[in-house]
Amino acid sequence: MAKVREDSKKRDSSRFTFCSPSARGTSHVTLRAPSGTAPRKGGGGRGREGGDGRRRNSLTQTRRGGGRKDCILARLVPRARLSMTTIHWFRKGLRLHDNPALVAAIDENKELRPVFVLDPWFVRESRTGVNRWRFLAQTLVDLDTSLKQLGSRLFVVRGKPEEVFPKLFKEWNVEKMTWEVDTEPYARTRDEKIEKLSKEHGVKVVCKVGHTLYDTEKVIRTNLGKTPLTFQGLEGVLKKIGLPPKVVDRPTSLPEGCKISSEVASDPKYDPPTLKDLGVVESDLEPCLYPGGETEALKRLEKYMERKSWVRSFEKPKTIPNSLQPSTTVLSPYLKFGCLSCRTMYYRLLEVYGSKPSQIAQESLLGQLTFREMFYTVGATTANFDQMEGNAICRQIPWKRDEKMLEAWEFGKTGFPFIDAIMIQLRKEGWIHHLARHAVACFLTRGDLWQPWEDGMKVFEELLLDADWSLNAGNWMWLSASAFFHRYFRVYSPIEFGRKTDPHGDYIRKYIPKLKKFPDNYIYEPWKAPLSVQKAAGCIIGQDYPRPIVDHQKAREENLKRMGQAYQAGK
DNA sequence: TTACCTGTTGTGGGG
DNA sequence: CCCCCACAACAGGTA
Repeated sequence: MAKVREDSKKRDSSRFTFCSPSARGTSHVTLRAPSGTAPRKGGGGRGREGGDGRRRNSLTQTRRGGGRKDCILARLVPRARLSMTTIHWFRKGLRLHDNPALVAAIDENKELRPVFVLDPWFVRESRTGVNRWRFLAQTLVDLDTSLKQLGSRLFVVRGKPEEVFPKLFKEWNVEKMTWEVDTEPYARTRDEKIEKLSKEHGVKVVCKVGHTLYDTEKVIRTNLGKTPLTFQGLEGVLKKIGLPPKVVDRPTSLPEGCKISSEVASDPKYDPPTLKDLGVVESDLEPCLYPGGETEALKRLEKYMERKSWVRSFEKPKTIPNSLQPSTTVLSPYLKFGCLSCRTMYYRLLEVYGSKPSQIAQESLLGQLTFREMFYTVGATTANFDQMEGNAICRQIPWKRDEKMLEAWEFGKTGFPFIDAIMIQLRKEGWIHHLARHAVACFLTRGDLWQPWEDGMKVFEELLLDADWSLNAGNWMWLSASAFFHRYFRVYSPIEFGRKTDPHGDYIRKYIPKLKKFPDNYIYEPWKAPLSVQKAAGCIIGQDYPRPIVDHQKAREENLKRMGQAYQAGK
């Protein structure tokens, strides 16, 4: 049976672990355009017919300023040159299933051109590590393949969106453009610019909500303009709204008018980027555990949904952070890029549960989706959400930035094997369990190192495959007891927390082979091992593996005091 | 005003 | 495996 909430309490929902891109910082890769990929000037290449005379006139009018002469001229121009195009702009939402904006772009009288823009901003300003670049590259290839099966393709273009699109509007004779709503700050500014440019070019824009279960603006309106800051608060609002919109069918074929010529379909200038194009040095990559793409996402979803009793009894807090194989679904990277629709997952879960959402516990997989929704909703309506300063919901805490502390944490050199193993797994594999994120986030901030949560967030942003801006910032505030969560005296022990679920330290031995030979009773605190034991293990602490960067008990106590003071000051 | 309840996921000890 | 408690005590909502 589905895990039903105890008693009459109505709770349900969830979120997927932490992260997404934001401003500042440096990327570790540079973008190189493949040779010969500069956008072709002038409208060549489109020999197909389409559209009707009336449409042509109105478009020509709008675009050229509406002069009467233009109308007459338009009638004289051969039809073929004036066939209309619709652009669907892929950003997130890198999928064909449940993609309302893509479906809105399908019009039998217009050629469909699905576009992905390799925006130099993302390359330079977003903190995207090699694992996530690889995931994106794989995702784009998968998307292109799926589109080709429909008689279309993915058009990957390089450049700033505000420079790319005006060129494409002219070159492709674009009449309409669709995209999925993105609530992140950079995306909003970008999309406003493109919407304005579209108007100037007479291009109609259609935006659809698809990355979140609900329209975040509608959620806020329903809550009378207030941003829900608790799970229960959000749940109450969602209950008023009802179920999220039904999933939209995946297009299984395209009308003839939407298809592109084989010449265009095989033009290499629009091909998805290779890893080299993205500046990724292949030798820097570890084996790929979570391949990107919609195909993989749906396969993974089904693999887990088949395990019905597992799904029904799933309780996030009871899953294991340090198992050798993931104890949760690892669907988060697919949700982040929109390879998997959260609504598809939502309704698939309801099928498996066989009960109403209100009967499903908040620790369930469905609950994780509601937490995701909460962070998206709050992130969409809170100024400076990804920083402490100027962030109205974030407690002001006098963190003390120390580069050495941050670096030790970031590269798994704190001397606490449990913490270091997690950070090493993160760097290598791009994914760590949600509770492992808790342990290292608490350790970096209020627990031990007293470093600003923003610094930790940026590291996650680079290294996580599922780095999702709203979730990352929200969870870092949560774990640092800066917002959402306030019981700061609950501190994860960097020693005991891991020991509960992995008493032999197999996880540590896997990711820190140097410590492999330590006996079980010292594996979580090897500095306590007598020198003879260290020698026997072939690993001298302070030489082959770092001494603990802080005394956990002392640091914890001191930080508790500081938290108390910060909370007092905030009143 | 005060008391109480609830809030996804602490630790360490005990039964 | 489960639950309970003390630890020392947060915010925000409700009665």
